[in-house]
Amino acid sequence: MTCYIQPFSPLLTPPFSSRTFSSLRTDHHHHPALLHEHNHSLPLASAAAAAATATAIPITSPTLTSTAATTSSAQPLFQESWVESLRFQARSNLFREAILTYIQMLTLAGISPDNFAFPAVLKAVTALQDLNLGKQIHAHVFKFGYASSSVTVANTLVHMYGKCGDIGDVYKVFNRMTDRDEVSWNSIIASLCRFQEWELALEAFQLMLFDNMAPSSFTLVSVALACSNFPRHDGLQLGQQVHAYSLRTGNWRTFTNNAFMAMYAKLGRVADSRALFELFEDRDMISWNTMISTFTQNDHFLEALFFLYLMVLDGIKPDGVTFASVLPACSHLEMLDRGKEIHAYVLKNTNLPENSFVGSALVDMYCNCRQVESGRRVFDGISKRGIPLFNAMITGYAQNEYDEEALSLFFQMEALDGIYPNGTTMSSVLPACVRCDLFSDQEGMHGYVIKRGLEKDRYVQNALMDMYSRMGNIEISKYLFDSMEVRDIVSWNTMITGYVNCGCHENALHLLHAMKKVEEKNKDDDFEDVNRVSPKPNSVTLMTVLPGCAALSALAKGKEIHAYATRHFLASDVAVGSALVDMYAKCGCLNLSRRMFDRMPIRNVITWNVLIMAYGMHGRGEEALELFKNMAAEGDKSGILRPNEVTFIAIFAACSHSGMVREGLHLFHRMKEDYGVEPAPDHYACVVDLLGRAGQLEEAYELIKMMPPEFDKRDAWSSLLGACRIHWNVETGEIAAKNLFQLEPNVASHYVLLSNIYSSAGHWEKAMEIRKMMQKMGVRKEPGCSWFEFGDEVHKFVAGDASHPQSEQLHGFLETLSERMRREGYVPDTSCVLHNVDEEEKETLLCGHSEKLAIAFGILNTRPGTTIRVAKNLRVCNDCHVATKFISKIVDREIIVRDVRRFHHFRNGTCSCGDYW
DNA sequence: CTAGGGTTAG
Repeated sequence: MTCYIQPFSPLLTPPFSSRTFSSLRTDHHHHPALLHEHNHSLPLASAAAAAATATAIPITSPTLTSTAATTSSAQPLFQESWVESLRFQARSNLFREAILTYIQMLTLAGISPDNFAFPAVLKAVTALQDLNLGKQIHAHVFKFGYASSSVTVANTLVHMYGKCGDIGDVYKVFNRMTDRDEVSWNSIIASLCRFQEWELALEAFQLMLFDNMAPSSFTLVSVALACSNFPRHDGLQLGQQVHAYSLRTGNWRTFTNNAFMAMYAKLGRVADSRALFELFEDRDMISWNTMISTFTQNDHFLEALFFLYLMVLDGIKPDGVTFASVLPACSHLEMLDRGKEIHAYVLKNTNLPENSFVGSALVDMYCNCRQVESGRRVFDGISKRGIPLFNAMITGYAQNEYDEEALSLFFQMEALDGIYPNGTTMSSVLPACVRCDLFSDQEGMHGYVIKRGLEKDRYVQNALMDMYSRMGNIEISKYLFDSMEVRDIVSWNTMITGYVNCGCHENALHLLHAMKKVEEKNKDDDFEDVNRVSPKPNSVTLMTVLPGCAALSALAKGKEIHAYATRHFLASDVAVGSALVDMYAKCGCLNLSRRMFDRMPIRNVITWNVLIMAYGMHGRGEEALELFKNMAAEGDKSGILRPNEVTFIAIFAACSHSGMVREGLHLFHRMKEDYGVEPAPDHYACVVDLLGRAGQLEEAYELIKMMPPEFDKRDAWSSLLGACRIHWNVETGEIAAKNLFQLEPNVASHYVLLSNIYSSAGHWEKAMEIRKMMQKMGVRKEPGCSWFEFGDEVHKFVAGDASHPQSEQLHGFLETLSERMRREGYVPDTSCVLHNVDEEEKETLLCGHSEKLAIAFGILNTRPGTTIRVAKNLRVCNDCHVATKFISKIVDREIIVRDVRRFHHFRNGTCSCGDYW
């Protein structure tokens, strides 16, 4: 450690003021204890070292007592000049020098500090954030008996603890004060704000008023900050009162206005913040920056950019904060060019390229504009990396699905830079680690979260829930969800989405119900707990739960959600609207679906795709094509709407269900040229299906052979196999199956299909072989499962499962029905039931397929004439199709069965699909 | 004593 401060350099020489000359005294005799205990002969080098490392003041160090005094007599011994020097240095931001002077004053000159010296040295300590030093000076204050005599000293102590210490220290000093002035209150309020004790800060403000102490422009700054962090309503009310007070009393300065602007910004009152900005003419750079960040914080991105322009025009030079505030606007608007312009300006005109605030904003901007590599270059250019910068980069990687990079940077930050991930880091990296195939230690990440004590972070908890549900461990997600102390809207939505994605639609609906219950309960509470986030279903909730209704054909539930959406002004949301269009269509109500579509104020590609898909599922291919043409026409008008990959999937599916081979093929050949959509493997699979269903198996097979070699052919082969089952084509079916067995040996449906093809062609032996092969591979068929909505519940029926309470009754009913059907000419089609079957399959044979059970339940439990809607997880088999036609006639009911692909609307012995499906 | 970094669900 070098002694870089010369003890008697001009800098340290006390500037002699008139006050100094007027009262020369040494003060030695006033503090004999001090002189007795401590010698004055601190070696200067170690004093400087102590000051430079800012750890301990030698006055309390035992080593001092043993050293002999040698130089003390040569020093100036005037207290005022020492203190004057100290104050000068503190004012000039020469903090280390100030501390050194303080030490020398005590040790070399033997002068005790006074009420002027303490504030000065405490200012230095505060600036250097050295709590240890601060505590020692606090001890001096006690020792020298100034604690009660000076309010100022106590105030600076409060301030020092506010910046360096903890809240307990702050309170200790504040509570012991016998006299409090305005600054005391300001200090305590500001400190409480620092500790984010917003409520306590406002309480202190009330006490201050109660104490008849008038707040100043400084007080109002802290109060505004506290208000802005209070739950919207209360904070705004109080903030407005305080602001009114400020205006009424003229108690404001530029920084007060800036603080009020910031307050309004945080409370979402952009117009108020802007009005303040425009009302007062003495704006400084902070006013401009606050204005700009008001805009970016509240999603007014274009205004943010515009005000940057105005700022520059006004001759104010933007600084790092300006850039960090305005870059998120470029990021959100994905205005890469504007962002680059700002980057260029920063590089050329400022010394900020290494500023990590600006760096984080740049990384975020580049990554949001999909320029991940550019983001990385900015990242690499910054030498002093903090967590925010790492977080920006990791988030950028994760959001662009650069999962490996996200993970590797995550591991690097601790290993190389010694920076520990925080909650933000974890919530960004968790989605990456569940997606990344090369990473398998997801549980390890959970362990790491616990090791770092981040398991209470709500964002982390939400991300973990999502991770487990994506891994298929929905039970763990639920456990985490249940163990959360505070659940926010994302927690609820994540859990609901998890259920929907795992196919547990019933649970999703139950959770929505529970969510609404909690909301109602919270509403009734007189006491509103600010920490409890009331889980009000939002647009995301609805759009995730609606597919659940659709999957279950839970029309009543869906309508209820629609009503909720309307009541809460969420139905006009494009995403929710589109989900409703989809739900109605999948519940069999094509006209409601269409009405919803027509009423939507804004539609996007998804909305259109959903409706085209809906018409397709309902076997109305012509209208689907018509819609497609309308869509293209509207797109030409607006220039925004364009058919995308999904649109073509919908179109091909529609053509396929309606047997419109020619139209489908035509569009397939034109899609790239006329609509700019490149055919993908999915499109091939759809067209194979289109051809195959129409019986053009040879053409379908040829099309697969024509697929680009790098394309994934799995879906195309399964389309072909499915078509072969419809048309009993053993030969092509074998080819398709052979390919599939190689590509996906663990998918049960391939084996089942081929075996069905064999049995329907009378090749029982071969069918058996496939069954054995399946057993050997340990592949199990997904059980057939149907749903029927009844009252408030959705009843589930599983093939071969007798757990339904009415199971016996249903089977009895089906048996009687079956006899009547036979009399009417029904012949069971057993091609899809395997002969020589194992136990499981025998049961299936006995109990019938799940859709039959659901239909029987519907007939028995609903009033005559009611339409029966059944949803099924697999395709409806031939036998059920034939049987349902008979049933619809015998019981005189409309029966709508929706399987994975499409609708069957049975009426009076016929089906809407005309037996083509 | 005043402005600023960012994350999870879709």
